[in-house]
Amino acid sequence: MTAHGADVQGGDGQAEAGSKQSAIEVPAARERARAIPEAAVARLAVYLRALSGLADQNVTTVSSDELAVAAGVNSAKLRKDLSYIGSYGTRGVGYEVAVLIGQIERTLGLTRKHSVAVVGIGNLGHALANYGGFPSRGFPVAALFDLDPDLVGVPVGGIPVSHIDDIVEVCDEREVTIGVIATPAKGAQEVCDGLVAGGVTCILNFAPVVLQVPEDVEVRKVDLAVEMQILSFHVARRQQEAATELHRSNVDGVNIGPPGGGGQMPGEVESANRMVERL
Amino acid sequence: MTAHGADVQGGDGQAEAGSKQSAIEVPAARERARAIPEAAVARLAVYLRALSGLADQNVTTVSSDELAVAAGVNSAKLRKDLSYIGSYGTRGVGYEVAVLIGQIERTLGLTRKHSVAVVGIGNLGHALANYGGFPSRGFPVAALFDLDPDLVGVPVGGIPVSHIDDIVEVCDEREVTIGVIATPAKGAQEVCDGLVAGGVTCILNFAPVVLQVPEDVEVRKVDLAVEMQILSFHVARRQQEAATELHRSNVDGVNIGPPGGGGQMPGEVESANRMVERL
DNA sequence: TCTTGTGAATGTTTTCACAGCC
DNA sequence: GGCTGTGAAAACATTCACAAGA
Repeated sequence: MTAHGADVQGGDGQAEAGSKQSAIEVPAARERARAIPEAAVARLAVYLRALSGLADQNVTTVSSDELAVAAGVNSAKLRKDLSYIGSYGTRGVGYEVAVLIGQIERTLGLTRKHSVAVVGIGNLGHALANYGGFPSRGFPVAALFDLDPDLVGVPVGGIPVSHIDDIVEVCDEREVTIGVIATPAKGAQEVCDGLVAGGVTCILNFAPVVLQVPEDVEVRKVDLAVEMQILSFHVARRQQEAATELHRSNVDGVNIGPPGGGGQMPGEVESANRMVERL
Repeated sequence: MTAHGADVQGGDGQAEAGSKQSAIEVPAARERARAIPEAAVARLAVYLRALSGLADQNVTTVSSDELAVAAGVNSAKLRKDLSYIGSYGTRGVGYEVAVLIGQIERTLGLTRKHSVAVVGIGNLGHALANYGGFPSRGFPVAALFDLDPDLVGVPVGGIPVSHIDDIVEVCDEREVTIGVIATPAKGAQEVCDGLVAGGVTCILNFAPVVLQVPEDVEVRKVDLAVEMQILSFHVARRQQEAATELHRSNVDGVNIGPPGGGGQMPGEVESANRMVERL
């Protein structure tokens, strides 16, 4: 989740909360925004996409049940999430798609453009710079940066690449709000510092490092290796469960054992360490 | 994760939990694995990376405080997370780096190889297929798929691209455990079905759709648009807070407003938008 | 009758704080 | 003295279940 986020959450994985509560009574307006749980924010974005899909099909009204199915959550959760942003439904009927889209966009701050800078124009950077869904939703790519002089000036996805040494001034000039770090781990912290110096307050980090930032800068992290390892964990868990199940069956005297060679655990710590060496 | 898993993102962001508890008494072995919270699993992967870094610098021992700093979490959380996998520290001293690496790898199932298939060899697919940190950590890329006949047979990152029509048999043959979907939203569900039919039980989905899968298949989602929108939300929240702060100052009669052009806070939404304009 | 919106209940995760051990 | 491991408390998130309103 995320550095902050991230989850993160989530998520989620991600979603490290961690903001301090002011001692005084919270004013209503501030309270409203602060009160939306991080996890709910992430889902609002998902609902928004589902709603856009419905709007494209000229659906004008949707019930919490229908929308919940489209978004892959249960309807109680969906209603609770929507309740954080206000009461825009009609009892007995459902929600007006257009209204809900408008309100979610407002809540997520999508009524304003957020200029994006992508740093590190390697494979991933290219992919991001060319990513269509990016600018289409109010996130215009305003700058690209790389270290490689051969790349500087070359347009990628329509924007010429700038040299990373100019990151502070270019970000400042073009009013970049969101920086996307797609560099190797090595240079990521330095890049991050440059972005922050250039006035960027939100960072999406694809580099496998924990970034150090001032507390008013928001970082979200997307980490391939972590995602893969989480999946790996679930494979392992399932296997272990199956093995336990099997074992119990055997103990119970009911032999449903494997026809061919058994699912064995390979040898312990050494193999693990060898793997690390390689990375 | 979020996911999940979540979530990170959170967490997650991600990290939808949702597994049912079996009614019977849990056998110890099964219990051990099930008992690790999803959020903790994601962090274990982060600790592992930090530990690998330490190992590379020939550090042999680390305290929970040091490791926590390296991983960007607080030390109580780290100790709690480690306690889920067992007691491998020494009071008054800390943890042996090598031991911890071994235990985390074992827990995450990294002592076994997990063959990966990447589907959709566009910009992102290319990036993934070439991603070095991928195979290096026990996740060899075993297959690539695309729809485009011009791409079929072309090697990308050393592996020739197969046609997507062959996805079921190729996945089966090469014993793919993890499928990575890097296609447009359009074909993603179909691809997913193919992977599942080919015996894949873990999916990392980059396509902006909610995938429908049997309950024994684990899906994690990485969603650019959602991440960007979460960041956007935080920009909006900060601005709103700043506006509220300013408003309160004015109401309190303490004028700390901007020197040029009044820092006024006229009614609600409009003013918020104007302010947004300025930032 | 149908569906929203929401308190209350439940479940999960984080944080605290300190006993136990080196 | 220092640091781990962990119960217990607090914070956070999800689910239930139903009153209120169209």
